[in-house]
Amino acid sequence: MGYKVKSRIWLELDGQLLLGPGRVKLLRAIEATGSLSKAAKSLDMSYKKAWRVVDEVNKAAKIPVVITQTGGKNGGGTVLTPHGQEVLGAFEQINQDCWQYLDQQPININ
Amino acid sequence: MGYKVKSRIWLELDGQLLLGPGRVKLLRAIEATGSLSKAAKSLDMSYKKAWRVVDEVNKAAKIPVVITQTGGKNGGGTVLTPHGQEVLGAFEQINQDCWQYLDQQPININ
DNA sequence: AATCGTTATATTTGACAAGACATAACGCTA
DNA sequence: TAGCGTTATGTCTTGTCAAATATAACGATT
Repeated sequence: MGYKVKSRIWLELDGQLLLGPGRVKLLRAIEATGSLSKAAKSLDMSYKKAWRVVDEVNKAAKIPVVITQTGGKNGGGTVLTPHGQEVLGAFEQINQDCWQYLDQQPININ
Repeated sequence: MGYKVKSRIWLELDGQLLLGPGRVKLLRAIEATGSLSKAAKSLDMSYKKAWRVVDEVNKAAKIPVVITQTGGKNGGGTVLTPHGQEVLGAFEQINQDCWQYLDQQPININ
């Protein structure tokens, strides 16, 4: 197999973590299910951890990324905002570009 | 300040971790001091953790990266091999390139 | 053989993160 | 107003990893 370079990127806003791979994964699951609890379950993650992640994302973002509604029709739910879609898309684009870039770098070891 | 993408890369050999930022930092300190215990102290790291890191690096590498000598003149010591120098140099080069690449990527968020 | 500074390694302790569990709050619906 | 499914949050336990502590092994030097 030989050498391979791997990477992990994250997006900061004003010096603090906004999005990393784990957060993106959860947010995509929220997008797919419309519910924080269902998203957590689908990722085999505790609800509390998922809630904490969403809370941290919302605190780090200046424009809301997700909106949670408690109570109401079907008990509530959680949805991505258009801005959230945009930020997630930008992250995934850059992440993919970074992987591609690293894959085509020569590894200079004899 | 706005958005900034940060990254962390690591180098795998045959699917297992060989070098990451922390390992490289320790190995450079070993290079500078010629001693595992001095390197650990200079990084404010416990000797045991440093020893474990070196042990893992040596197990992951097929060609030795560091050589430890126990006992003998001055009690022993730890030095990088030429191959170790080469691998560290390659890692740092790719890491720097990756940072530069990410810094010049446009972040597409309104 | 005694000393010295280093590497090697086991055992215990402690700190922090994660998880389990319980329960409250919310607001539509019937 | 009672019920439902969801979000919100506190508390306690557990698991994991790092740190602290202690000690052995090593081999040149004297």
